[in-house]
Amino acid sequence: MSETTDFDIKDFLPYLLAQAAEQASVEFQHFYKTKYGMLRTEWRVLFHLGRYGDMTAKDICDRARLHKTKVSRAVSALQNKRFLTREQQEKDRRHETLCLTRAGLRAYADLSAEAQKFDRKMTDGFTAKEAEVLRRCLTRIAVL
Amino acid sequence: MSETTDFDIKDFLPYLLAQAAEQASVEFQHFYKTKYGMLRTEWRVLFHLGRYGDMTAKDICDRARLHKTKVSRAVSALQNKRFLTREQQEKDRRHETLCLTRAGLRAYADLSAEAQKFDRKMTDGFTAKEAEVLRRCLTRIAVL
DNA sequence: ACATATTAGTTGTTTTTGTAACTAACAAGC
DNA sequence: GCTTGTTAGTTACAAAAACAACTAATATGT
Repeated sequence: MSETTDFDIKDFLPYLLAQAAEQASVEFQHFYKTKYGMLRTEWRVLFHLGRYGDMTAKDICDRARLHKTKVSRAVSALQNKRFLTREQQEKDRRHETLCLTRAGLRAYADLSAEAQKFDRKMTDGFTAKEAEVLRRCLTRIAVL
Repeated sequence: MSETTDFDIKDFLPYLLAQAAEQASVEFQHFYKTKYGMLRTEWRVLFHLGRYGDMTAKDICDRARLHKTKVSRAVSALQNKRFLTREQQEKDRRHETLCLTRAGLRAYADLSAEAQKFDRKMTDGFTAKEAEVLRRCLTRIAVL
C-alpha cells in the first residue's frame, strides 16, 4: 500500500465506463421495459431486424456480438409477443429467416424514434467536439 | 419505418457505452477473477476498503453505489477468502467495521497496481486531450 | 457412400443478480 | 416504558445470465 499512491476509483476507466453504461441503460430501459415488457437483448434483436432487415439468428449474433443462447431466447420471446415470425430457408433448413410482423415494425419505429431522442438528449450537454471525441473513444475501446 | 431515417446502432450512445464497458470489464476481470477468484463486486469492495480505509458495509453501499444485498454477499465472500474481518462497533451494535487482513491488503496492492497499469494502457491510444474529454463526459453521464 | 466435422439453433443446469421480506438494534414520541 | 419508526444487515425466492450439453441439418474427406 506504499508505492500505490493515490489512485482514485473515479480515475479507473473501466469503473467510469461501467457506471456510465449502467446509468444510460437504466434510463433507457424505461422505454422498452415498461412499454413493451422487453428485455435488453430483445430490444437489441428487434433493433437489428428493424434497422438492417430480415436476417437469421446467427447474423444477429455476429452483428450484435451476442451469444447464440441469448439471441435464441430473445427471438422466442419476441415471437411470443407476436413481433416476429420465423421462416425456414429451403436450401438450408438449419437457417431461419426472422421477419418482423406489422406489430414488430411498429414497436421498432416507436423505440427507434425514442432512442434517437434519448441520444440527442444525452449528447445535448456536450459540445459537438466533445460528443465526437466521446463516440470515437468509445468505438475504439469497444473494438467495433 | 419511413421517417425514422438511418439511425445506426453504433450511433446510439447507450449501446456504445455498453459495448465499451463490457469490453473493458471482460479484459480487466482476468486479474481479479483468474488470480483471486473474485467477482466484480468483490473487487470493488476490496478496492474501496484498500483505498479509502476501513468502513462499514453501508458506507461502501453509498460510496460505490451498490445495493446492500450485493455488498453483503461480497463481504461474506471476501471474509471466506480471508481478505477481511468484521468488527462490531460497541456504541451501535448494528454497525460492523470491515477491516482488510494482511492478505486482503496484499491483494488490494496487487490489483490496484494492475488497475493503474491497465488504465494507462487503455488511455495510451488517445491523446491527453481526448482522454480528458472522455473521462469528463463519462463522469457526467454516470452522474458521479 | 459413409464416418467425421461443422454449423444453426435449442434445452438444461448452474451462477449471479434483483427484489422483497425478514431480524436485530437503536431512536423518538408521548 | 412502550408503541412506532428507522437503520444495518441477512436471507429467501424469483428473474436473468453464463455455460455446457444436446439435436438436427449440412459439409468434407477418404
